[in-house]
Parts: sequence; C-alpha cells; structure tokens
Amino acid sequence: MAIRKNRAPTLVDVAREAHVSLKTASRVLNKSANVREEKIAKIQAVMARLGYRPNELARGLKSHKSSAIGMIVANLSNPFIVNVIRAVQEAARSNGYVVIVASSGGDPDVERSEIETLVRRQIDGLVIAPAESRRDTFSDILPAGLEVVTFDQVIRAARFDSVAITNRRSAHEATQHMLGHGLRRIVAIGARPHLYTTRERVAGYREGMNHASLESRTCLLKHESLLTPEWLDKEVLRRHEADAIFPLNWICTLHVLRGLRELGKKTGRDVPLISFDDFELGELLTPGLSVVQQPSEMLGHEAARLLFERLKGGVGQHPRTVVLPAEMIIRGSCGCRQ
Amino acid sequence: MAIRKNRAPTLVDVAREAHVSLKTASRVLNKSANVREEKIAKIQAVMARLGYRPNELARGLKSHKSSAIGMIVANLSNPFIVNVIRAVQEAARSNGYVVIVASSGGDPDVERSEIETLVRRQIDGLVIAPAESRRDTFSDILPAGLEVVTFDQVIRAARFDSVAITNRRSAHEATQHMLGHGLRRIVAIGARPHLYTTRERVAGYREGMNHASLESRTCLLKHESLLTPEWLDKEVLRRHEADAIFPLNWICTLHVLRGLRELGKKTGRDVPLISFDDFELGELLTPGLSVVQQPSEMLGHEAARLLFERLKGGVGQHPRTVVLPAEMIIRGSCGCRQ
DNA sequence: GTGAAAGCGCTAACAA
DNA sequence: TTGTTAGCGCTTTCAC
Repeated sequence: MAIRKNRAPTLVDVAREAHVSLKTASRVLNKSANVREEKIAKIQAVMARLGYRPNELARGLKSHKSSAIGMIVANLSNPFIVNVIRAVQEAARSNGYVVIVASSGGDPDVERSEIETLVRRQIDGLVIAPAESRRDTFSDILPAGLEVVTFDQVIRAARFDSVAITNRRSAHEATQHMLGHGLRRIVAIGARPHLYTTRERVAGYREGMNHASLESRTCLLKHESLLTPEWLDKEVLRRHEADAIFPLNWICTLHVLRGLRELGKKTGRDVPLISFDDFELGELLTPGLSVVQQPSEMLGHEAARLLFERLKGGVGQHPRTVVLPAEMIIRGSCGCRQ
Repeated sequence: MAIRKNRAPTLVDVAREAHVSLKTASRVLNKSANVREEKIAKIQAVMARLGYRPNELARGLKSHKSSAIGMIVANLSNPFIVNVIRAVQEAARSNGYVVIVASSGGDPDVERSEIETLVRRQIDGLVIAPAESRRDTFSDILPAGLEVVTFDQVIRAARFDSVAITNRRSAHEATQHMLGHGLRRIVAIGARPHLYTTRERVAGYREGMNHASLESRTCLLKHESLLTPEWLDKEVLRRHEADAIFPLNWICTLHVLRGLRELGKKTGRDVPLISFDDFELGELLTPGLSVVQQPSEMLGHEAARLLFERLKGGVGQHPRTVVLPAEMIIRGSCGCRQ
C-alpha cells in the first residue's frame, strides 16, 4: 500500500519503507539500544527522505507526558516577570520542553481556570507566580504527579518548591539607605496588601524605621490602579508630609513617578525615592533612579532548575526553597549627593 | 471493574459509572446534539463527581488539531513584542486556544528549529515575527494546512497573511518633524539592514531628507550590539557632525541614549532625537522622549483575528495584509521648545 | 536484536 | 437517540 496522500508520514510509513517493524523504527526514533547500526542508518535515511516528523501528541498520549510545561504569571507588562519567563523558556528549550504561558491578571479564579486548561493539556510541570499567598488556592485541582514551582509570591504552608528574593532584608536596606541621607518621613507605598511580597517589603521597611526609632508611614492600596496623582498628593505628600517615598513594586513606582510629575514635583530632588524594581531607562532619569533590583534571570534559572530536577527524578519529597538576594542600585533619586 | 487507581478518570470511566456508552459520554463532552436531557445531566454529574478532565492530547490526536498555536519572536526584551504577545494570547484564550511562545534570537536557523518543534506538537496556527525578510526561509518546513500570520517583518513574496505598520510613512513624518525644527544634519541609525522594518524606515527617512533637498546620513550597523559609545562618537557625532539622531528601533534608541549619556551629551538638548518605539519612562526623561509609537496591542489583535478567521474557515486563499498606523508622540527630545 | 499485538484517551463512521 | 467498532500515531510489554 502506498503512503496515504495528503497526510504527514507516520512511523508506520517509515517502518514500511525501511522494511522493518514499527517497533524497530520506534527504537531508532528514541535512540534506544539494540538496533543494528545498518538498520539505524537505513531508517534514518528513510525518515529524512519522507520528511518524517514525530507526532508529539501521540507520543505524549502513550507515555503520559507531554514535554510541555505551563507558566502562569499575573501580568506580562512587568519586565521583571518577562525576564523570568525568558530564563525559564531557555531552560525548557535546552531540556526539550516547550512552555505554554498564561496570565492570571492576579485573580485566583482566572488562575484556577488557566491551571485547569494546562492540566487538560497534560503539562508535566508548572512554574507559577501565585495570585494569592495567604492560602493555597489551587492545590486541590493539581493532578498527582504534576511538579510545581512557585516564584515571586510564597504560598504559606504550601508544599511546593519555591524561589523568592530577600524582600524583607532588601526593603530594610533601602529604608536604611534613605535614613542615612537624613530623610525621616519616609512613606512606603504598596498595593494589594495581602500579597507575600507586599507584606514582606512592608515588614522590612518597618524594621528599618523602628530601628531608627521613627514612626512607620505605610500607604497600602487595594490595587495599584488607585494610585492616582490626587491620592498621592493628599495621602502621601500632605497627610504624611513625606520627606521621601519608597514604592514597593514596579507598578507603584510607575504611578508614583507619573503622579509626581503631574503634581509638578521633581523626583529625587523635591521627593527622594528608591524604587523596588528597576526600569529600562532608570539610569537616564534626572537624577538616576535608585532601585532595589531583583535578580530576575537568576530567579528564572533557579525555578527551572528546581522543576527539571524533579522532572528528571531523584529529588526527595520535601519542598525546597531558594532565596536570592536583590541588589540595591544607587543612582541618585534616593537623595544621594548628585 | 472499579476505576483504576492512581490514574485520572477517563471518559470510559465516566461512561461506565453513568451506565451509558462511551460515545454518549463523548457527545456530552462535546455538547453535540442528540442526547436526552436526563442523560446529559446524569453524565455531567458523574463527570463532576469523578473530577473528570478531558485529555486534550488524546482529543488532538484523534481530531488532528491541537487547539494550540505557536508564536515565534526574536526577543522578549522588547516591550513592543511583549505587548503583541499579550494581545495574541488574550485572543487565543477567548477562542479556546493556548499559546506556545518561542524565541528565535533573530536567527533564521534557530527559527527553523523552533518551528520544527512547534510543528511536531501539531500546532494549528503560527504567529511569527520572521527573522529574515528578504527570502522565505521557512515555508518549506511548514506542513500543509498550518495557518501562518506574520507581523513586524513582511516577507517578500510570501503567501502569508501579515500585519505591518506604516514604517516608511512614519519615518518620513518623524524626519520632517525634526526638519521643521531647523535641524539639518539628521543621522538615522539602524541595525540589521536586511530587515524589512529597517529598510522601510530608512527609505522613509531618505524621502524626508530628499524632499528637503538634504543629504541623507544613515549609519547602519550589522547588529545593535555594535552600537557602542565610541562608535556613536566617531561615526555619528564627529564624522557626520550630527545635528540630530533618529534611531530606527527600540534597541538602537536604548544604546544611543546610554551612549550619549556616557559621552556627556544631553539627549534632546545637545542632541535632539526621535525614537522609533516607545519606552515605559519615555515621558519622564528630561526632556521627554519623542517617539514613533507602534500600535502594539492592535497589531496583536489583528494578527490574532487574521489567524482565527482562517482557523474557523471560510476565508479565501489569497493572503491578506493589514497595515496599521504608527503614531508620533512629541514630548520634547525632538528639539521642540521645552 | 527484532517483531506482533495491545492499548494510551478520545472521536467518528456506521449501524441499530 | 444510542451504541459498536475502528482507529489517530505512538510506546510498550512480552515473546521470539
């Protein structure tokens, strides 16, 4: 029988053309042992001639693994997140996996539904920046055997491998740094106070203020979108008579910088500031933006390492946690002599 | 026989528990007609009770479609690209598709190998920002029936649907705008001159200069990484005695801005400039960065629309091209009165 | 070393 | 309206 028309050649076609059994062709495809050299060559030649391409769906169906991993993040706007994705993707590629990326928008319900979608596609692993950190909102829908690594947020009492950064210590350091400039009424601005990162950074900031016997001044919004220029003026600049501002994440910084500009204030001059999270042009502002920079590539690397170690097997049951240092980059906006 | 342990329930399990045939269960799963209401309810109840989740790999294997689309871009650093990805992803989600993202690094060989990977996973569609635009470097490995939409680069003589922007016209406009400020020795800086976008933008710039009977001054590098401060100083500022600079893409602008800073020049004041591509903090520089802004979300939307229209069927054979307008945003660095 | 046959979980002809 | 029977393209016992 001739090869069916209008359909990509299958392994059966290859086997037939090479006059070997299906199993032998399969062995060659999978580079398993016990095939004579000449047959290997022959079969490979036929594969090349026919333009054979293995159907990964079929492989996955039979072998119960898809060689795909899922990745769920809140939002693709944040360059920090994109860097993590890039690093995970690179690692996945070199391990023969593809990455399916989904966004939750920070909503646990959307997150659940995205996980569901990915699970139905039989992903082998999941790298996720959870939308909720106080409780575990998705373990119940994870199938047994799906390896999960979390990053950014750390879910309380969860049993996943996770990668985090020194949120608390770095926030403490940044606070201390500004205190060192003689700034006293430093206002920390955060959003979504239930998040692990927000809580930790606030805690680090408070430690710093306490240590200097100063009153903590935190302004926590339910969501970053509420951080308007009017709010900034009223709640931060006037109510607290802020000497300096410490925005606790990328989006907060963005809104604060834009807000200050709108209010006619010069960032760094009128209002010293250290940002948690860096910006592509941060160094080019006047003065340069001082930041706490998260090691995003390394974070992605580590998340991927934890995941693929488990997928390769041989890792113990208990969850592993990696904590990476964030680095303070001083460029001027913190109030340093410019 | 009881449901096998340690394995997710299958449709067979559902059918058995609900005392119906496999096919009937399948009908309910696929919401096809011709099932009695009560059976539908019963089967759905069993599905819920068992926590049944369809295996998309199996579905895809049988139906010859994976409900997955692939997306290949050069690089995830560029926010313009990330915006496009986000828009495509959103559209995919609402159409019941997932997106597998891969990066080519701008290398046609890597691009081919990523396409190969995606094809093996039986993707139904591909949205790609090609690495090469002068020739078609990957049509030969596309299986029949795979729908492809290109964006950013337009491949000469290819038969794909594609989305592009008004590269030439917008470059022309930006050039004219700077000429309007009395700037004469405007130097366009681009990289990878073989790319469609570079060629078009250079052409638009030249048109603008010609129109004013001025000599065109283009500095084209093989790759953006060669755009060092030294090169900028020697080739652009000194050799051409540049009055103004027109960097032709995001990475070029980044390098130019950093280079000028390193050389102690004030962007916009000492060296007026309009960037092709915007930056998150562009408005906050002093002076604000004037840019040609690509409609990235819309571009992603349109690419997805073209793709899903084809996947739904009923679209004619001939390739469709959508051209979207880029918008000039004037903030000051172009030499406007500040 | 090699192959025959079963079956992964699902869909789809074709009957009934 | 429902069920039976083949497969989709591959891997995997288990026998030879």
